[in-house]
Amino acid sequence: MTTKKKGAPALPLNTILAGDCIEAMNALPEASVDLIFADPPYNLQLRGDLHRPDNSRVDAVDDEWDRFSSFSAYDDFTRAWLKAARRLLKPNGAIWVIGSYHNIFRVGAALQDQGFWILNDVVWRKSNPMPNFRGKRLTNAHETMIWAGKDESSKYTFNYEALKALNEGIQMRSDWVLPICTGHERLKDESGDKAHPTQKPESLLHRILIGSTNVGDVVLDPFFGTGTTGAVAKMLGRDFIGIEREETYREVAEKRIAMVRRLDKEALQTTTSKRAEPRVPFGQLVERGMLRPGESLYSMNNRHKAKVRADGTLIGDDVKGSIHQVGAALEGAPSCNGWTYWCFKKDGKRVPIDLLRQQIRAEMSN
Amino acid sequence: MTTKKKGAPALPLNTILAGDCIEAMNALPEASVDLIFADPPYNLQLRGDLHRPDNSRVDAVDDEWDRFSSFSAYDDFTRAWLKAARRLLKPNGAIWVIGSYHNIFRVGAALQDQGFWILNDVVWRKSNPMPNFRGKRLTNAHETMIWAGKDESSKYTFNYEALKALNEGIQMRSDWVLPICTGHERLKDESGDKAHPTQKPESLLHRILIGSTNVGDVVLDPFFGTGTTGAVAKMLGRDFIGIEREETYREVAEKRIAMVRRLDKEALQTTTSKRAEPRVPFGQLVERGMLRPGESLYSMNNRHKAKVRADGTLIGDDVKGSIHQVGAALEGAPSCNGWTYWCFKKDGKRVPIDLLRQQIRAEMSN
DNA sequence: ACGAGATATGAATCTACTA
DNA sequence: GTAGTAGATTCATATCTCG
Repeated sequence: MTTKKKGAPALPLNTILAGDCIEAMNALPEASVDLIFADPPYNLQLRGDLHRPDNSRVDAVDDEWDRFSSFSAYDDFTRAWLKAARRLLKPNGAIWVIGSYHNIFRVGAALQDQGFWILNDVVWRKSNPMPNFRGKRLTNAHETMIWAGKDESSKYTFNYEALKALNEGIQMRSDWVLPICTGHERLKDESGDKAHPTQKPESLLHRILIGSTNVGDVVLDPFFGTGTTGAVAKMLGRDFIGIEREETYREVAEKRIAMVRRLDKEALQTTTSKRAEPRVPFGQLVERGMLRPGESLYSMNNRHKAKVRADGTLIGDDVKGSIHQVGAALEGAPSCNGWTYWCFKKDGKRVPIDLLRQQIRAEMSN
Repeated sequence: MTTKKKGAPALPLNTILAGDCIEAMNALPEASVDLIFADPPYNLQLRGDLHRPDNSRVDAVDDEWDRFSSFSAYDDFTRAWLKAARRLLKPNGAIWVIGSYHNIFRVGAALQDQGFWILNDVVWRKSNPMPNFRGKRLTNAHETMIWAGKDESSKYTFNYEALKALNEGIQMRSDWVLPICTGHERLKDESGDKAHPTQKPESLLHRILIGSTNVGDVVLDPFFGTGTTGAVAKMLGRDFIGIEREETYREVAEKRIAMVRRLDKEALQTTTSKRAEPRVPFGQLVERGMLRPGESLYSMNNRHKAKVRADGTLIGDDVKGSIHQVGAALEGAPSCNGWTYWCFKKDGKRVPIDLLRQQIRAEMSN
């Protein structure tokens, strides 16, 4: 399915593009994607994957030189695909990259050097990692993800309330405990072997997409593999674009995603924040007669009092101004949310004025 | 105390050197140190003030030593001190560096570029991190440590069995859950303010030194601060060399370390024992009358409660099983260390049941 | 003395909109 | 661009205060 968005060139939405991810990305229109999720290769032996600049062959390479040249080649590759990825992002777009200690430090430094602004590094703590059989190191029980905005000023998407709800009402932390991909979720080929060596669990993508995209957003994955990103995106009502070089992976991914059903509207609804709700000027409460000019408001802690004026400002002892300004001044605080700070009296009881705002908002949504 | 080791130039063991760490390191003899632990400035780049929702101001890390003009300046600094550090390491030496997403990717890339060989990246998962007050990102709940050998062929020290014993007989993972440094452990100045903005917990250094040094090893810390590395090294019978620019930090560290007592031979042996600590079934606490059947246990976070049954299992709301199973079920976690999760009440105070196990173990070793 | 409740604080790249 | 202002936002733990 290819969809045309207002005025912009066509985006190959919900398809898997074949070929090299850098070329494929450069063929897409710039500033057209909301989120990029990338699980790049990190095996330094796969030089063919790395677009290594054609170094002259030196026979007697010692280990250190060889190591340096492979890091250097990996850096070239990383910077090339990150540059192409950044071009595709909308100004308020963001990127997630996952990796291990073999490559993540190089990826992180490259992100910073290219102007991406790191928002968090997130640790995927595997609940069932492979043990270190030889007992020579610690069990490698986690992978690292970097979440970064396109630049410092990007107004990135962050569904704080939805993630908080996912975490039983407590703010989501930067360490996520999730099992690795096994059992029925792990895709197999005809001979029963795993179809892809590093298939990521859907739970990981679920949390990423819930937290940093909205329904209808476009999510691009330049190292699509067997399509976990696409499967979760489709389920969650996001559009995806996948890029994958290997035909076998593309085939597995196509079949997999075809089986996925988009959740219905109700299931897709997530907890929203107060910030997303329409603004209500305090003056409207006066205009509508919900509060009378001259009426007294009382502070939450009952220590202060102020009078409502006809223009929607307050006047207290030696202070006048907005509900927020007067609250802050009386408390000697740098700021104050007047809506939750002030109460009015109703039948002798103190009621937060925020209740009146909620009434107005309820009427607006009808 | 300055000690001369066989034939090598004198090392200023168990002292704190003043001045810039690069100069100080270059003045020391090469290949003389077993382990380096470094907690360099993080280059936080903080801007305005931050207030908690209750309007109190967050005491930010705004010290002069954490200000760099650019990533490039920070990289120059990092590469310079890493180069000096690497020169000091014995061929089989290793280094630990701790950082956050602000700097750790640059540190990791520099380590790799200079020929260090990364062994693990270790995540310190803070059990009590500072929340994200504005709800704009994930709680920054961890820091990252990189453990690397001097080079690929280094026969680094790794006390596999000791760490396994510390972890209740299970292979130690790359993610460590430890609380931040607070309470009595947190050093204060005369006016009662924290003596250092970023003091690390001793538990962190304890695990590092147990795992990657032996008794009598030399541990160098080029960013000594208030001397956590020195205090733990002394306690564990390792020699330390500290380097610190700020005189006030040096003074605090001197006093602190003077108060530390080296563990006696026996205690040292236990801590680094080759075999795991003897296993103590929870039921033994009941059999011995240390806990009564019917007695209530309380979770560490005080959110859950369960009753002890005569057979050494617990029963909570709709769950029964071992202390570990019930803890995991109540927390919705894949696993749970019941020994550290559950508390009993003693004289009204909540005491971890692990204390009872320690009592039994102490008796067993007599 | 003891318990309940209040207060304090931690390596933090922590807003969004209008004029 | 900048300045001003509305208004949204916290978890675990240690210590202190007061009855």
